[in-house]
Amino acid sequence: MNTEKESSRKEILKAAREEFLEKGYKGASLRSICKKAGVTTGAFYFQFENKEAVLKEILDPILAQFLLLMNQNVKSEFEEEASSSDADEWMVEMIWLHKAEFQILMTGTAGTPYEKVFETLREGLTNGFCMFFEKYGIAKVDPKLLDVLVRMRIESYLAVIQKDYSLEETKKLARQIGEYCDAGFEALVKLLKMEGSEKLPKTEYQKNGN
Amino acid sequence: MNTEKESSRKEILKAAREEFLEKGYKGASLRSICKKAGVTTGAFYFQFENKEAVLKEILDPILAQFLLLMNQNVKSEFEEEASSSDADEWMVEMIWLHKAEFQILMTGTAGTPYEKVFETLREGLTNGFCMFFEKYGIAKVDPKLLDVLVRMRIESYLAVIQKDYSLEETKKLARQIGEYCDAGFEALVKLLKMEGSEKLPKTEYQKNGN
Amino acid sequence: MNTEKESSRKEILKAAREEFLEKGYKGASLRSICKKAGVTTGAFYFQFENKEAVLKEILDPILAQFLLLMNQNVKSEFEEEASSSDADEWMVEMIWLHKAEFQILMTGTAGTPYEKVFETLREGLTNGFCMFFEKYGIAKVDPKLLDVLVRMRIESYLAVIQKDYSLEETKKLARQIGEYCDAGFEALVKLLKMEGSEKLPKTEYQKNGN
Amino acid sequence: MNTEKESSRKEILKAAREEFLEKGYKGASLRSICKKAGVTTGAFYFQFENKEAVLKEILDPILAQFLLLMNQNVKSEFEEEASSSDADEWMVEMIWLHKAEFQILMTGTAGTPYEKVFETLREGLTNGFCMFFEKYGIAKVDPKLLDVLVRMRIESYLAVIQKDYSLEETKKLARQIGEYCDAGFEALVKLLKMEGSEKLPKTEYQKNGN
DNA sequence: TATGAATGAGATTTCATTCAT
DNA sequence: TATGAATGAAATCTCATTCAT
Repeated sequence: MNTEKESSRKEILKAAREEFLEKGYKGASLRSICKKAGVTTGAFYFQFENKEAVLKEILDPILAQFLLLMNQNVKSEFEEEASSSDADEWMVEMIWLHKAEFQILMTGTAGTPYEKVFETLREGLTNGFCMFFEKYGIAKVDPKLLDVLVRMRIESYLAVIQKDYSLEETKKLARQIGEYCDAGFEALVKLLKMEGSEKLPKTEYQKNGN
Repeated sequence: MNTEKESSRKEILKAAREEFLEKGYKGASLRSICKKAGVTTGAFYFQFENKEAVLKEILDPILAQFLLLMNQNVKSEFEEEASSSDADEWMVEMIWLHKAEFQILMTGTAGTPYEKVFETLREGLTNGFCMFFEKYGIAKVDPKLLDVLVRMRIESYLAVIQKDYSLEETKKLARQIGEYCDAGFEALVKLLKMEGSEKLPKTEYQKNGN
Repeated sequence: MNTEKESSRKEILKAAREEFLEKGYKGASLRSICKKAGVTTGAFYFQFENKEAVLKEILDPILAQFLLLMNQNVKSEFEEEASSSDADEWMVEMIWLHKAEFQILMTGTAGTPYEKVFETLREGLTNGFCMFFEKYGIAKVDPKLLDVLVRMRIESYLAVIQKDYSLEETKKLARQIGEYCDAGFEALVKLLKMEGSEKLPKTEYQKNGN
Repeated sequence: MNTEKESSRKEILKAAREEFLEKGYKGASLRSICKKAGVTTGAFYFQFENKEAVLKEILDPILAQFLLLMNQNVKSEFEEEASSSDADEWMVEMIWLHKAEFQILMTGTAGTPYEKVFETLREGLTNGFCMFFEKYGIAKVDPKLLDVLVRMRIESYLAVIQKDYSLEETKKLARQIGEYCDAGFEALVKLLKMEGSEKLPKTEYQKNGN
C-alpha cells in the first residue's frame, strides 16, 4: 500500500531533522522543511502545532532516554565498579545512534527553550560525579570543578558523533577516553585531599614535611 | 564632550554582542540591535556592510588572538615544560576576558560561516597534541583520539567562562583541570604503548627507546 | 460566480503591466502593484518568485509569438512575394494587440535582462533582410546598413502602437509605411549595385547575374 | 594646479552619465555615482540640487542643440534643396558626438519628466515634414503617417550611435539612409496623390479625366 | 567647498501561521 | 487528512536626502 509513501508525519520529522542540523532551529524554514518532506504547509500544521513542536518531537524522546541511561550509569558507577563500563558503552551507543538529534541540541537551539536543556543534563551527571568523589573520600567537592569535568565528559561523547566513525571505532575511542578520565579523576582526588589538608591551620610545617 | 554618546559603531557592536549572545545570529534582529543601540538602520548600514559583517567584527579579532596564543601554547609545551602552564594561564585569561564572544562562537553561529571555525581552532590544538605525544614516544597517534582530547580541553575552557566566576576562581579551576588532563595523558601514553607493542612487536623506536 | 474576483495571479499581472508601463521596471514598486491588485505581498510571493518573474511572465509569451511571426514573415517575403503583406499585417495586428507589453519592453527594461532582447529580435529580422538583398543580387550587404533598416522598420511598428489608433487606422498606416520602405529598398539596391560595380568591377555573381 | 583632479562637478557628471547609461535613471544610485566620481554625497548636494538636476544638466544642452539643428535642417530642406544634406550631416555629427546622452534620453528616462521629451522633438521634426509634403503638393497630410516617418528617421540616427562606428562610417550610413528615405518619400507622395484624388467627391469622372 | 555620519521612508523578500475547501 | 492560496508582520537592506562641522 503506502510502502512508497512514508506517513507525512515521518517525512516531516526526517526533513526537519536535516534542516535543523544544517541551519539550526531559527535558520530552518518551515517552507523548505515542507518542500523537502514533499508535503504542504497545511499538512504540516495538521500534524504539528507549530515549528517548535517538531523540534520537541525530535528531541524529547532522545532526551528522555539519555536521562534514563545517565541515571543508571551514575548509579552503577557508584554501586558496582564492574558494570560501570557497560553503562558507559550503552550511553555511547545511544548517542551514536542519534547523532543528528544531539548535534541539533548542542548547536542548533539558540533562542529556544532547549537552549538550557543541556544544563539539566549536566546537573544530572554532576550529581553522579559528586557521589563518586564522596565515595573516594572527598566530602565537599567544588561544584565548579564538577561542572567542568562533566562537560568535558559530555564533550567527549559529542566529539565522537560529529565525525562519521563506525560504532566500533566509536566504542574504542570511548574506552580510551575512559582510561584518560579515570586517571585524571584519581589525580584530582589526590590533589584535592592534599589541598584539603593544606587548608588546615598547620599549613607551614606541612609544606616542609612533604 | 561626547563622553555620554559613544560612537554609533561601538554602540552597535555592543548591542549586537548582547543580541547574538541572547538569541544567536539568526535569531538576532537588526531592528532590535539598532533600537538597543539607539541608532537608525541607515546608520547601521553606514557603519557595516550587512548583518554578517557585525558578527565578523565581533569574532575575528578574538579568533586571531586565540589562534596566536594557541600556537605559542603549543610551542612552549613542546619546548620547555616549565612555561607551559604560563601560556595556559594566558589563554584562560583571554577566554575569560571575552566570554561573550566565545559563547556566540560556540552556540550562536549555526548557518554562519563561523559555524566551522571551531574546527580550525581544534586542528591547531590537535597539531600541538600530536607533537606532544611524539615527544613521549608515541609516533603515530590516532587522530580520532587526538581530536577528542582537544575538544575536551577546549570545552574545559568554555565550561568555565559560561559561569560568572571571578578570574581567580577561573584560574584555580584551570590549574585543577590541568592536573586532571596531565594525569589522563600519562595514562593514555602508557596504554597506547602497550597496545602498540602488542600489535606491532618490533617498531623501530620501540627497539631503541624501550 | 467569481466573476467579480479574478484570480490573484491575473490581478497582479494586470496591475504590474500598468505599473511597468507607467514607471518602468525599476520605478515600479511591488507595494503599489500589490495594492493596485488588491493583494498582499505574501500573496504576490506565493504566485511569483520575485519582481523579475512578473516581468518575465508579461514579456516572454509576447516575445515568443513575435519571434515566430517574424520568422514566418521573413520566410514568406523570401519565397512568395504575394503573401508578404499578409504576414506583415499579422505582425502589425499582434503588436497592436499587445501595445503595453511592447512599450514596456522598449522603454521600461533598463537594468533588466530584457534590456538586450530587442537586439535578439533585430538580429532575426536582419537575417531576413539579408536574404532579401541577396535575392535582389546584392551578395554581401553591409551589416551596419541592414541593422539600421531593421530598426527603422521595427520603430515604424512601435510608433503606431504608442498612439491609440484603431486597428483599422493602424493597418492603413502599416500599408503606407510598406510602400515607403519598398521604394526605399529598391533605391538602395540600385545605389549599392552602382557602388559595388565601381569598387569591384567584375564580381562573380555580377558576371553571371547581370 | 588641479590638472590631476577634475572639478567635482565634472567628475560627477561623467560618472552620472555612465551610470544612467548603464542602469537608467531610476536604476542608477547616487551612492555609486558619487563613489565612481570619487566624491562624497555632501559634495554632490553642494553641486546639484538633487538627482534629477544631474540628469537635467546632462540632457538639456544636448536637447537645445538638437532642437536648434533640427529647425535649421527643416528650414533648409524646405528652402534650398542643396544644403539639405549638409544640415543632415551636421545633425548626424552632433548625435554621434553625444551618443551617451541620446541613449540615456531614449532608454533610461522611464518615470522621468524627460520621458516625454522625445515627443517634443518629434513634433518639431513632424512640422518640418509637413511643410515638405506641402511643398510637393500634398496639402493635408495624415499626422499619423508623419509621426511614424519622423520616428523612423530618428531611429535611424539612434541605430547608428548605439554601435561604435567611426564618424566616417556613420556618415556613410547616414547618406545611404538618406537615399532610402528620399525614395520612400517620393513613393508616398505619389501614393497619397492618388488616394487623395480617389477620396474627393467627383471621383468617378476624375478617374476617367486623369 | 566639502565631509561623512545619520535619517527614515520605502524597497524587496521571507516568515510562521491560518483557513476555506 | 490534506490542499494551497492567502495573511500580515517582520526581516534585511537601499534609497535620496540632510546637516552639523
